[in-house]
Amino acid sequence: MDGQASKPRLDGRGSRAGDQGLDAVSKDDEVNSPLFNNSLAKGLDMLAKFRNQRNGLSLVELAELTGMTKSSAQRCTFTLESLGYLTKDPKTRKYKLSPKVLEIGFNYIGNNMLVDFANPYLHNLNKETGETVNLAEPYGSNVIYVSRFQSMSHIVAYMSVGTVIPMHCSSSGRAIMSTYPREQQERILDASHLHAYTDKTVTDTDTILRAVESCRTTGIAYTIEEYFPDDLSLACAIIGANGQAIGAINLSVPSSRWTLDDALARFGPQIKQAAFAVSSLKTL
Amino acid sequence: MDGQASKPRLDGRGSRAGDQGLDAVSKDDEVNSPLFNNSLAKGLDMLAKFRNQRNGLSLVELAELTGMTKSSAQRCTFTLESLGYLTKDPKTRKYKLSPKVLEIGFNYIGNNMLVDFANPYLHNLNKETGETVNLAEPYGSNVIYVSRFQSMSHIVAYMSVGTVIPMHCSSSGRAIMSTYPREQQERILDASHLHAYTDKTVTDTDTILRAVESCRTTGIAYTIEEYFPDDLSLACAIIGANGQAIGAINLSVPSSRWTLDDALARFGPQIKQAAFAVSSLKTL
DNA sequence: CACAGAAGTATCGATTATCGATATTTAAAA
DNA sequence: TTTTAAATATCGATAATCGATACTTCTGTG
Repeated sequence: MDGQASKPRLDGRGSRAGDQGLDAVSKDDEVNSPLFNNSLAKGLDMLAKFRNQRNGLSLVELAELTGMTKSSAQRCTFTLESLGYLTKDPKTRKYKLSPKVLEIGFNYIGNNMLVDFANPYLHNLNKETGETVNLAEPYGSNVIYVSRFQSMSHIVAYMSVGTVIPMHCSSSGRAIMSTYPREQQERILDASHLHAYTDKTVTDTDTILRAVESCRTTGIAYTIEEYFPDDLSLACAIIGANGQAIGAINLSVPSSRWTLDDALARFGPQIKQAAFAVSSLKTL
Repeated sequence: MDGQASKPRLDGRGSRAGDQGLDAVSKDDEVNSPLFNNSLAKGLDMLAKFRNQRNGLSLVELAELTGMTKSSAQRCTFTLESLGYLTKDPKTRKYKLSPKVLEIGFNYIGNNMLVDFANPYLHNLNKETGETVNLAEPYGSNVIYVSRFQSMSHIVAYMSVGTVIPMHCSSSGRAIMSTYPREQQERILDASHLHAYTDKTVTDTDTILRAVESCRTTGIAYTIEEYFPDDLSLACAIIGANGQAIGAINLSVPSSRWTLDDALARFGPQIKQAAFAVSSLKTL
């Protein structure tokens, strides 16, 4: 008959922009399935809208951000506050996330075999080198940090587990990409915004692909001040059962104190050794 | 007319057990409000059910855990998977949390002024002492860790930001409680399970209250192997605008290597100094 | 290898819970 | 105080969620 999915869908959900280049595949069919629960999607979307909103969000702001009607937003905030995921400042009536959201997030880490298995190796690497060591997992066209052991002397950035960074400008991301087939590497870069976070960020696709390719032979990927200033980062992929990366270990030093060659010579073998050890966990 | 809220409510939501003694206040009226969105609550409840479920959960298991019908659970998993919060193992068809939940959870930390402000002081304390330092916030009758700087030499437990520990058996919790009026202290202990996590856990209400009281005078609360084995922990409250704690800083050392008195003498003043400095952030 | 049983998936009409509009109240700004 | 905007409460319509059930796929057992 009509055959067209031309339903107006003015209910706000559906665009889901700002997803940072994740889900490259269109999921429009899924949201139109009779199984898809819109109310749930709206509530989660609302929670996600609190990213970088230090001062909290008012009801109308939330309605605008999510594209809901004020009524819908009202029901959403009421429910989320009842459940303890949001708190409302009684004076300003602005909503903020409550610690309860952390608990949900933490369940991911608490259930994560890779984190469990890798932690002793990360700790050891941190102890031997005295430098900051991270464990990251692939997350769409980004990496997400799931474990972290900081250097005591110099800290380049106060960044928490859960932080998301694009693959293309992170050493871990490049190390992970290096285990993917070329076509997938290109798809990742296409889905990325290739934003220049610093004046050293490489945004040229070919240059990035060459860097990734070189990691294939050396085993170590690196970035120099491409995301955090004064940060020189080396990474090595953790290989899963299918031969592709399930994560990466990276080590960061201040670029003001280290040259790339010195850092590679000093830390490269140790990072590789740790990543190799963790790669033996083939439970994927 | 009938006036009775005697609706059967067999849809599963409503008990919300396992909430670890949080929300002591009954919220039954809220869930019966016409504003309350049950679908949203069910979906979040499902996400919460993944706590300590390393192997993932099948559809029927989720239906049982949440008390939903299989149909409801099916719609829920479908929606959560479409949105990227769950992944389904194509082989076992069990669902697991995906890293996306982390992102929601850690927006809380990213927006947290206290974490931002405290981090340099925590880092400094970690650097000067070489020991593990944490920042915790009150969370119902528990504390939740929101920032962490680990010792490089000895790590008592691989515990991540987001971890929740009962107030009654954590040094941070006792330090926080010490700033509350007696009545509230008792309410917290009543809401707690007073479970003995180790053979040293104090489960006697009066003993705990006395420990809390002594912190009021000394400024430092402590626990010795009451939650983690081989852990001696000292904590000092961070005071907010209203005079009550908005968090606590704690420092952990192996109890096998330190006596309480030595640790208090060595670290007590430094912890207090850090907590005092952070307390100057009176934005609550 | 075939069978049985259980879990996963798809479909469907009934009805209830969600919907947007709007009225009312409260707070902030002029 | 007056004005304006945001927050909260209310309500009938109806579309989206509901549970049941049929169907399919997987798993393990004899």
